[in-house]
Amino acid sequence: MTPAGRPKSETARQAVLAAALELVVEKGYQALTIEGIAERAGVAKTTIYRSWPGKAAVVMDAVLSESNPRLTFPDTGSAREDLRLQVSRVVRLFTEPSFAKPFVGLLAASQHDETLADTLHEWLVKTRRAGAAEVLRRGVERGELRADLNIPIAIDALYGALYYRLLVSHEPLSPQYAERVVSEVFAGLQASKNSVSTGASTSGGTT
Amino acid sequence: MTPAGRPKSETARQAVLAAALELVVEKGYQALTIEGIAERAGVAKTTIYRSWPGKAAVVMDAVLSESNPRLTFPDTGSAREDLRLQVSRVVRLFTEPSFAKPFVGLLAASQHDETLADTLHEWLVKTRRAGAAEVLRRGVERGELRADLNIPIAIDALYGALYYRLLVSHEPLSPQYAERVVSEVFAGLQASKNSVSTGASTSGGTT
Amino acid sequence: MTPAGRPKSETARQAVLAAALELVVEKGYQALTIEGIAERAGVAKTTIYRSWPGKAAVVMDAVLSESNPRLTFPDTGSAREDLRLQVSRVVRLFTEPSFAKPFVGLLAASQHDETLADTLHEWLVKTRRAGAAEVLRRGVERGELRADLNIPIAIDALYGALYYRLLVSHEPLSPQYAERVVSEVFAGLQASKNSVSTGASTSGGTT
Amino acid sequence: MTPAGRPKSETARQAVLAAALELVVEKGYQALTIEGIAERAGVAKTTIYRSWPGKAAVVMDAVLSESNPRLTFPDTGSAREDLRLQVSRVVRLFTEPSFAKPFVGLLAASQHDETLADTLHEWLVKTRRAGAAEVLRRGVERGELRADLNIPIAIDALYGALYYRLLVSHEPLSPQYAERVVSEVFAGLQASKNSVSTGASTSGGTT
DNA sequence: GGCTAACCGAGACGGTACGTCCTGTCTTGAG
DNA sequence: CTCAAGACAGGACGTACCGTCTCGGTTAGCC
Repeated sequence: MTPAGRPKSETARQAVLAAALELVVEKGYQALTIEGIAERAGVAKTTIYRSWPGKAAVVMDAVLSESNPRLTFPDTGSAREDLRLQVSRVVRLFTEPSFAKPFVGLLAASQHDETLADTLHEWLVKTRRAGAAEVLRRGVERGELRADLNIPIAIDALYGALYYRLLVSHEPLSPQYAERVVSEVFAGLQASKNSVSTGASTSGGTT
Repeated sequence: MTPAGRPKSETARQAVLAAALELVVEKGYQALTIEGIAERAGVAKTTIYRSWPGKAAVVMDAVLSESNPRLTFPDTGSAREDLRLQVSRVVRLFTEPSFAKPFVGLLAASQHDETLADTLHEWLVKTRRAGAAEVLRRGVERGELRADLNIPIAIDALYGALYYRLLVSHEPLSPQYAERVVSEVFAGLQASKNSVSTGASTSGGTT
Repeated sequence: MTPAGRPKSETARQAVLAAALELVVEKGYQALTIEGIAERAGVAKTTIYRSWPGKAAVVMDAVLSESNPRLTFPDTGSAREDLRLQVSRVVRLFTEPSFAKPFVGLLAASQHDETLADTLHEWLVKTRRAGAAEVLRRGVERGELRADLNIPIAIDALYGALYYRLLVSHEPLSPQYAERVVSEVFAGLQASKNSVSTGASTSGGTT
Repeated sequence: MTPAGRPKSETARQAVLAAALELVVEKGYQALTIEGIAERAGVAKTTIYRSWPGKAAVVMDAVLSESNPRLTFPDTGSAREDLRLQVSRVVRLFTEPSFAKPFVGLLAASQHDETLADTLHEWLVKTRRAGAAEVLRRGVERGELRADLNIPIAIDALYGALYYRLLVSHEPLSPQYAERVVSEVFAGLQASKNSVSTGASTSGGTT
């Protein structure tokens, strides 16, 4: 009843994922090729196609197995501190080429591959948004954050700033930038008597 | 000294740009092909390569000549109103397939094409950021906005939210969304006695 | 000393041969595939490779077990009648798709596979040539045929005509054709009454 | 009105045909590969596919341009002599590897490729049969050959013997063989009062 | 009003990678 | 030790586009 048959080689799997990551970092996602991965991994092309439908799936697999455990949310009792920590972690990840290069490649590819977009969203976006939403909810409950806060939009603004730098302006991300984004979004734009400066630096370096 | 000879055909140029736009909308940027454009436009491949270095340049050219005039910044005397208007315009543009499809394609392509990234930034990002910065600067001067506002980061948050929806979460953009983003970013996150309700609804539909 | 283990499955063998024959007739020898046979026979590829070195061997096996008994030589007392009967049988065999298709495929394959050519010759050509030679020898002994007949060459001419139709001209074979070939080869080309065998002079000794 | 466009490169064509012939002779028709030809010829695979539908067509083209002019029929006034000369030429051609190897390969391939079979027949069989038929017809007119000769079958027997050796028995062909085939077919099998035995041995070497 | 040079369409060229198919070998687990 | 199942390395397939390169045939614009 059981299908039996030779089991897929874990060795081959590892070799493929490692080769894919190496090549993305070396040459970029666009220049990545199934044939290139196969050669580098010392594996037949067919072996790759047997396990993954295309290079996007390979890279996805490679990225997920390396990065997913690193983005848990803290719970320090302060929403602001929680966000600061989490945003810092994301920035750190976006800063490492071994994550950023494949990730940006996948985001680019997902613009014309709905399946990839869905998978990417499911694995790399959704859970983090849920974590952030939970942090904000706790903040509202504690009275730390505005009661009428539109949480999804707040998250869009916070994370949107990071993605904007990563994908659109290509300006460098830094730990300081993480701090400042949280500060500014916390404070809002409008002048307000009691809107005590939260200690965020006034110095407007964009980094 | 004078070159004599036949000038480039404006007819051909128009046909190429039109064909490129049509095809991007129909099939997507990724599926766009120089050969496809040539065929649709009734033009030789050579003619395209003579005027543009690749499909990115063609699409860029096509998009710019259609969209650039539509994004001037208003000056109503109220920073909030100015932003609201401008963000609405961007959202409207992002909503039209004839702009969004090629634009997203170009952004995706720019992730592995630095030249394209630079050009894109120069033409489609820089001037709008300058306009937004000017609006915020006026708001600060008028005392309407926080004096210690970090303007570039505020812009990242505002526009980042829009790009985030466009490129990452792929949730639909709408005029209402534009309003809410401006509201939330204006108000900031933290609870504050004087943080006068900006009138933004608490009901946080994400649309 | 006892072999132990499980004996080869006769069931599997039959299934493979049957499947091979079916597929050759349906799709042709060239389109025949070990994988195809395995699937049709409900058998693993390994099982086939364990018993045969390749598709040629399988088809050979299948063909031999069906056709070999059908080509015995008669001995009616008349060489002409013996040949006529035997040639008719060969024609009939060449006319049945279930023999002709695999046979022609094997002949084609044997052009680039010496082992196959040898086996094929051994099993499907040699014994029939021996039979034909015997018939002719008897005819010569009886005085029914020319005393200086070059038997191998006579056989080449007789059977060559059949193979020529089968492999080269692809004109249809028929019982009538069999009769006529025998008639013509018997009669020779030259006008008969005064026909001094002029050819005998050219054929010197054995080469 | 004329399509213009860059004309096909005669250089490339020659290189492809030469490479194909070389490789057939070296490795055999079966082992011939479009990729192999492309590499040997220093040409892109696509260039080959642009001009020929497959390796059969390439080899065909190569063989025809080399061998066709060599097989004209003589007219000496004697049918027997004409046939002897022509059969000798065919034997000589079948003996040269640079013709025999590709030719046999094509014949093998034509067993499962009707288009190829037709083309092959058209170019390499039909005209020679026509020539032979003409020779025989003249012989009949002159009274040199039997009046009731079945010409197509006589040709089948004559040429069939050659093809039989080439494709089936794989026994070597030789000029002497050509002579003997003509002799035997001329003489016929049956004993005849006037068919004086010249004393030549009946045991013909099979060579 | 004729020259003439650059432009045009067409399409062949050397390449690269695609995703598929089949080869013959191997590795399992069940019988 | 055999079997069904199926993964493995490898090789070739025929296709789609790439960007470059000839070709004739057509237009301008200046003589």
